[in-house]
Amino acid sequence: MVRAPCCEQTGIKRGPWTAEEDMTLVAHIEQHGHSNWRALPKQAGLLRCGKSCRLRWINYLRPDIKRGNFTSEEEDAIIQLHAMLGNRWSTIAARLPGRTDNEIKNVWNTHLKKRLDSSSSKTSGQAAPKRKAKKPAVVASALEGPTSKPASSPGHSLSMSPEQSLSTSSATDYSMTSSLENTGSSSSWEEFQIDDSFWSETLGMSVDSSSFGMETCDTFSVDSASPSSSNDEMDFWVTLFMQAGDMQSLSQI
DNA sequence: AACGAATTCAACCGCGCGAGT
DNA sequence: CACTCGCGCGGTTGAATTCGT
Repeated sequence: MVRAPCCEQTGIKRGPWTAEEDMTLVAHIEQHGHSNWRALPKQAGLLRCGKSCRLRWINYLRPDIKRGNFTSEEEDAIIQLHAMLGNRWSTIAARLPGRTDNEIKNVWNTHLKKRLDSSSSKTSGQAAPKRKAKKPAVVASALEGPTSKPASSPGHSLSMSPEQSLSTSSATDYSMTSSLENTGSSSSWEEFQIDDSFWSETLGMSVDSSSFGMETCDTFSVDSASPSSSNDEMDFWVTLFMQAGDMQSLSQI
């Protein structure tokens, strides 16, 4: 079965979003929600495919998006979660409130992977040779841009101040990072490499969720928009991985 | 100042999965 | 049970931006 590409229709616009399109999309979603992405662009009067609208909303227009540079805590969390989960960006993103899978994926591919590569190549690694300090100008311009650049959607908390961002998410951030810190430390990410023994040990353990109390799930902020059971299930596994990580690092002490 | 190289990140593409019929 | 549809995910692309020479 060959499915026609969703954007095959003629007249469908592609490329960067304009401020007007952003506004239209945001206004429509605020008013009607986004129960049906495919129908949304037509209802909203946008010349975009539903997929594009969904991506724009999720990656940029959602009011709870936290923009700006990643903190070192967030980067550590990404590294450790990636070691446990692999390229499951959406799952990793669910652990980092306000961050999108796309953003995390980009950060991983552009910064973190290189950093890890270089730090693993030279064991007592200094940080990766950052070619240049992360340019705040990009973010700044993104938050100011009058053109199709981001943050041009007025009336939205896209341009949260760092303080605001922290205040809205610090609780979950820090509960998370603290639990991660318990697992060893940000510098020894190798401890989170999953080997076969880990799987056999972990899966061999009695999977009794009550033994974990699932209390760590409370420390994670599950994306409020997706309280699905699959998310709960993923929470469970992530929690399990976390706990196993704790055990591994403890056993190494 | 101008140019090319390097980097970043928003957006697109294709696939798999689950729900509905 | 088979099929269709829509959504979500991960990988990739390419324009814009920044830096070094």
